[in-house]
Amino acid sequence: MSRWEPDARGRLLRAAIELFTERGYDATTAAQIAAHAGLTKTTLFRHFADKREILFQGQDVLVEGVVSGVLEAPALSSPMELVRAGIASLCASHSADLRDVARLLDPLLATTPELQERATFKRAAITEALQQALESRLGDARQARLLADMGVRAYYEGYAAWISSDAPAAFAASVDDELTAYEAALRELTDDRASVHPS
Amino acid sequence: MSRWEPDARGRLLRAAIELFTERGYDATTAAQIAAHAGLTKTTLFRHFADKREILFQGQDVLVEGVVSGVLEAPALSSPMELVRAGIASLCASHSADLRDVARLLDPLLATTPELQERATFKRAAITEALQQALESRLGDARQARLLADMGVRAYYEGYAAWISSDAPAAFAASVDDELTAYEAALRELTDDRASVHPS
DNA sequence: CTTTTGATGTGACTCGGTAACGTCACTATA
DNA sequence: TATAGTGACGTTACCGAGTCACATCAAAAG
Repeated sequence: MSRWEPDARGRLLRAAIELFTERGYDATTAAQIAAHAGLTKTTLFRHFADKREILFQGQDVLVEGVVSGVLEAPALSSPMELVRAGIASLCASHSADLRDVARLLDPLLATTPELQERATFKRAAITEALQQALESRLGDARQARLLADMGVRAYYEGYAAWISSDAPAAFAASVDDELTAYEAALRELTDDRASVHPS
Repeated sequence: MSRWEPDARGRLLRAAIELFTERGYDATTAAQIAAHAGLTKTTLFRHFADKREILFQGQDVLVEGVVSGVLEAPALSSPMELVRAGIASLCASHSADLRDVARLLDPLLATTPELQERATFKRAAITEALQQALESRLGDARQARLLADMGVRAYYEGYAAWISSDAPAAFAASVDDELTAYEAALRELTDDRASVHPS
């Protein structure tokens, strides 16, 4: 038996979710989270750069995932196939308990601007990584940017739909459906570009 | 003569830029900024919700600007014309000294992650506002989202190009050029969708 | 058996941000 | 003109996030 309980980061995450849900983010101090996980404030900040980061641990994996997905796609892939490869790899980068954790996490993020800001920043990091990977394969920076925005949007909305749905279909499938819908919207956009719209 | 020097917010902004540039963001305390503007820390936080917000004051105007631009566009506007109207109105919402301030501000943002996070959040707020305005005119949420991303990208890159260029052309023109380029990229994207690309 | 390692604890500190309370020129109204 | 607000500001005290130097002690390494 080791000197300390294992998985300090995981314990801190669970403690944070529990206390934030009970008392709210602002009303919960870092010391309380640490104590609830059987640790001290100093140790908490040795594991996480700041209080918010407890809830966003492991996002680096997602950035790596999306990039490798694009870079390792078949040589003769169309732009859309590259996006699909990146987003599929992104979905596959999540841990198995994603759904359980996310259903606890999402309500928290909705209540606290401070957490939304961090979530937005993480999303931007993924978008930026996807954009660069796509650009390296496509050569065109603007196309890469448009596709990156589209891919990440599909990912986040497929994610949201998957979390809130009662029937737990496959995560990747939910995202891929969304991606298909966006592809169609994109096509309509350029087809319709000469026509006018009612207000 | 009034009791206090006027334009406390402006003085705080100038003080913050000056001190951040000299010593760096982290090495500058809120009290130092306040003192440099002839005020106290408490008064600083009466004007701004937090330290970062000193540099991002007045962004609410931009959100209102982009929304009104879309909503007040002619009744028979195409999707792209709606985006153009929104982005043009966004550009027009800036104060006249934008260029001078931005050239001091941009290097600061580049050095401090904390500030980039706030900048990203502000950008997301503009994107969200544009998306909702577009959706209310277009009816299609996905098209609105794709167009909002595209418009905001063009805006930020036109902005960056305008700031860094020596010949100060019109801001709105720089952004509009970028928008045109994105429109072309979008069209190529759907035209090319059946073709393959070299890796 | 001795040394080293590394995750943790302790205590003290700085700084961001809040809140209660006081000050005083300006303004409005009687 | 007297008097009662009003509002921007200062003073003081406080809490919590985050940092740092230093100590601890089981386990691994030698």
